[in-house]
Amino acid sequence: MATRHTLDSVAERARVSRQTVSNVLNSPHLVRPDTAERVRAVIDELGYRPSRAARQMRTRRSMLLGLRLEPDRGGINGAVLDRFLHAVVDAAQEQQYRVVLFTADDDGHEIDSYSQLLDTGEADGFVLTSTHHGDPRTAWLAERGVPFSTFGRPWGAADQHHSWVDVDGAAGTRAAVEHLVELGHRRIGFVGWPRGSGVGDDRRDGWREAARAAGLPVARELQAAVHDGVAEGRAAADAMLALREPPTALVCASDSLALGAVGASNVLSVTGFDDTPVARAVGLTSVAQPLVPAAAACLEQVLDVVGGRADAPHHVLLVPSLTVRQSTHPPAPAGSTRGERA
Amino acid sequence: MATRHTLDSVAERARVSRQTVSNVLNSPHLVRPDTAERVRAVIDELGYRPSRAARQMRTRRSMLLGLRLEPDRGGINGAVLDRFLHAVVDAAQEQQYRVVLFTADDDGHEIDSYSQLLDTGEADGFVLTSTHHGDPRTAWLAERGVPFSTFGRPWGAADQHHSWVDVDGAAGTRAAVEHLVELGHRRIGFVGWPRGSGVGDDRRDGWREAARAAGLPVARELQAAVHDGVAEGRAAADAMLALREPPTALVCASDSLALGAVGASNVLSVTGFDDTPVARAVGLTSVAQPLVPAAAACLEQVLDVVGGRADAPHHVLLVPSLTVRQSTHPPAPAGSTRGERA
DNA sequence: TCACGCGATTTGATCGATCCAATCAGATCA
DNA sequence: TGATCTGATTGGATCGATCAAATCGCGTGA
Repeated sequence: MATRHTLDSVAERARVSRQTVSNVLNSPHLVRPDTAERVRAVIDELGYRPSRAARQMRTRRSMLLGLRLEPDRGGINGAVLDRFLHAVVDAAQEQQYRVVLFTADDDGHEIDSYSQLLDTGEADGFVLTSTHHGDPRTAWLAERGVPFSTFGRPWGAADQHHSWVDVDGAAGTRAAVEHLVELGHRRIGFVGWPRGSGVGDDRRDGWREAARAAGLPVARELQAAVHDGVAEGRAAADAMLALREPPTALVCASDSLALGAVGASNVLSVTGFDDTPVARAVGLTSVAQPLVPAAAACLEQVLDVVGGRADAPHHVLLVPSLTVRQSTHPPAPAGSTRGERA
Repeated sequence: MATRHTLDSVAERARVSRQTVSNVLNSPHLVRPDTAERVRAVIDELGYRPSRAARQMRTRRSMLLGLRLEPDRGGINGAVLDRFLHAVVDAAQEQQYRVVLFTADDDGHEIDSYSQLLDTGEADGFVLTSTHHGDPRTAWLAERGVPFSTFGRPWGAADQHHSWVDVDGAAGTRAAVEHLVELGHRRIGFVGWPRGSGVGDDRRDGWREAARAAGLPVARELQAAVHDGVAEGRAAADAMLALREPPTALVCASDSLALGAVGASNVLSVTGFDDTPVARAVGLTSVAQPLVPAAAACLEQVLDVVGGRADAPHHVLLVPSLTVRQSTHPPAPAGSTRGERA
């Protein structure tokens, strides 16, 4: 291992002072062009890179953002956060920032982690995921003036006094309904989660609005409220198919539910949500969240606060898109029976 | 925001010197018990936590490990690395270490990232995943004496001069075959990837060994070599079912392939690999990798080198376990036709 | 009595960057 | 010619910890 280069060793070789080298890197406008050129040459030659720790000592910037890794909930939807994480890391990298991870069992422990990361100067800000009703984390952070942004709206009616980015779930299910209507479906059911979850209710609302707008029925019997899972989706679909007037298509609140629903019948058209790898794999039409833009927006919000550029909280609501695959098709002609697809 | 506490502010309040406070935290045996007690009380009272940056300046330890986030390959197997990552972060946390992420398009860029992280002192070591034939990363790191460990064997015959942890894939497929034999299957096919991938060949070998040991055929027609994917799995299964003497069970190299295979026929028994959330969701018998122990072992290996406790490279090969679900069952009695399962 | 040893504690130097104030060189102008 | 200004560069202090060496207090043995 060669000797580690420092600001001084570069300075000596370029026959300038420490500070000039620093200026070349941080405030080039203060340095005469030819001097800067000479210094830059030495920097390249030696492969010098400033020590982050030393820099952090004076600037009080760790150039790190904290992000909690969610516990594995066993669902097939976990991949969403995985891709979001990837996008955040990518976006951060372009701003010379990095992401440090931590795990926590619950909101309380997550707050403990914030506290530690802040006290020790390990992170400059945070990106939160999975916001929910009565989320104590945002209040804690806001109270202390910590830079952060959430991927997910503050669902409680409480304070919106922080920046957030979210995807318009209602717009997603609306798009799914409109797609099905265009294919000729006139009776479209919804398989979602029990009321009370912000995300779930939002997606149900989109289905209802679009169905109403198209003059389609939104009767209670066309709505299922079950916990997330493939088996639950299958059961809900089976129940609806047993109705006197069964739906010809189902809009589902998740790919898990949708995966179950497609197993119930081959003639049924089904849409999922999140466009997980499984949806891609089994040919499921699904609502895709724009995770890359979402991550970029979150990052911008946090870094604006870190950099003191923020005036007031920003809110970004992104519109998802529908990825159409084989699981949606025109309804079978009346009177036909279930059968194998070609 | 209250004033940030430092070693000095704690020292003043406890009426001792800076260094004594430091010793209480790092070398308690040097401090008289009653003094330590008094200092500790002040530390708790003020909620003091040492600055990592300042500590890093002298100790030259960032207390961070670098890990590359794999690009989303679109497969349903990505969840494996996700869970591994979670386990690594968890294990690191217990040793006061954290994980910083970075992304890279290929091995070359990954090496660039190593270089940067090391030069700037952002990471003390690395955990690598997805090792493959002719992997240039391990050589680069080993050459420089960088602490690292890989999750995955060095598949090239090349140097084993570094620590690694891996899961015995052959043992996994052997277990799958044995399970199927026990259920009464006498003709078991294998759906795997094209030769050349270390992981894939390993899994195929396990199937062959176990089949041979049980006196079962391992004819070429019972082996499929296709790229990973649900559609590919389906096609391979369909082809085998069309044989004059079709297999009654299929061992697959991945859950993606297995998911396709179960779609081909209801009477066929199928096993997957990796026990992904999808396998859980659709009731697929699958080989489960012990990711938590694997992560713990990787971490121990890296930190042993970082801490100078390592004598020589260590190698750990863990045995996977089979999670049995509904996709495996006794073979249908001869002469019966395909039908719906109950 | 005094030098000595030893555990406990303190003091000064240092890691490598940036901040801030001082200095220097050269152009401008009275 | 000499005072003044401005842009470029430099040297000292500092961030908050640890390392290394010095110092202090106190019991022991010659």
